[in-house]
Amino acid sequence: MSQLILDSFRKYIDLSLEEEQEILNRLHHAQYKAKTVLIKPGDTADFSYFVLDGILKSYTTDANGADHILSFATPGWWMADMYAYLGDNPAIMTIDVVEDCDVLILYKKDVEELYIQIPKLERFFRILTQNNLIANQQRVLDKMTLTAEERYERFLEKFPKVNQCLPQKYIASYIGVTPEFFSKMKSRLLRKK
Amino acid sequence: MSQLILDSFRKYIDLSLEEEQEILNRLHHAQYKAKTVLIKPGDTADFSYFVLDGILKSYTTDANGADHILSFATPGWWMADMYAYLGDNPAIMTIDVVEDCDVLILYKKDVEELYIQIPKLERFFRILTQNNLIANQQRVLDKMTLTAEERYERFLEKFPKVNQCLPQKYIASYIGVTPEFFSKMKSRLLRKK
DNA sequence: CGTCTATTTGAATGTACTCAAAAGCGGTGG
DNA sequence: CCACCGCTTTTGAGTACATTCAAATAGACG
Repeated sequence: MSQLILDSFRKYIDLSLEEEQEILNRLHHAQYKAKTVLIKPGDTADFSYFVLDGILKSYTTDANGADHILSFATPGWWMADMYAYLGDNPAIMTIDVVEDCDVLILYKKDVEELYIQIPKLERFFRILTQNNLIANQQRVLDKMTLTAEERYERFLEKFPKVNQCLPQKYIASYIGVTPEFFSKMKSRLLRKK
Repeated sequence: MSQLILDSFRKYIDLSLEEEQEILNRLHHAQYKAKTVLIKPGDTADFSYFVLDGILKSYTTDANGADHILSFATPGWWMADMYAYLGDNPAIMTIDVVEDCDVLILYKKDVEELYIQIPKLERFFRILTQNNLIANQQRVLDKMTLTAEERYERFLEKFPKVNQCLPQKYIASYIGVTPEFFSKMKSRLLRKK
């Protein structure tokens, strides 16, 4: 069960068996049903999720009540309200469950303590954050330079499996168009081929 | 001269005089005239800039030859092609000089060595990267939820001083509209007040 | 002062949105 | 097992925000 998260660490740092155990001791396992809201704006969100199974999504709701999805998390991915987590602020995002999930929860205070016990963990989360930053920079530019169709292609590359099991209004929200427009775009794409 | 960068470090970590000296020894000072291209796509970009004076910008050029600005760097800010720097890839961005500048250059290999000598430096760059990540996540959402006018307001909050001295086509490019539209939008804003 | 670039203005166009309504699909209870 | 309910997806018409192209004007710099 914890194999997935240990593999995740091993990708960037080497850990001894004792160190692995130290980390595992800090993790809390939890299971949630689809549609459960895990974090909503204003909540304390001083922890992050590591997804073992299922899918989470994070999003903001605008003045008109429309949701805008910032990210999905599938098995092997981390999910947090970074603004809340890193800056010790109340949450600004909603995080909820798209498909019944199995997650590990890691509190910030535990991470801070682990940084002292296992300094190379700092390296791990630095690299994770860096990769996340690069992806977000690219997404900013994608939104400026690409059409909705091209952004959809990018989405398919990034989340190849997810495509089949996600309601397409979530995909529309992620690439930044309305569900109606996305539907029309998709049928246009099919007619082309 | 190096006061600005030492202050930058002190904001998140404490350094001894020896440690400060270790870092200063690795920094290379350089000056460039406006319009100098520092990095262009395909270049090796295994270093980052710390701006002491002047302004830099980073951008990509799309298929139609239009530029899209990812970021500006004013005194006290860092600038790099993160994709190239972190992933050891050829540059994908152009970085050039908006206003005559004074910069410090720090090579990745030196940073890696400094991480070993001064492990808390890892903390510093982790925090810097985290803040940058949060800003980019917000920008993704801003582009999805806000109108051009509102994004312009956000820009003015983030870069209050820069507004006067930047050609407005750069501001247009940063918020993601054409210079023509930006001009019309601005005159509309003036008429309102 | 002349040249080059940036900005403004206008008209036509396009991409994506809103609103409304119909069709499809999935789960639940009778 | 089927009928119904709620939610998602599709389709269409009208609209809005932003772009493109073109031309005129204004500014900056040598």
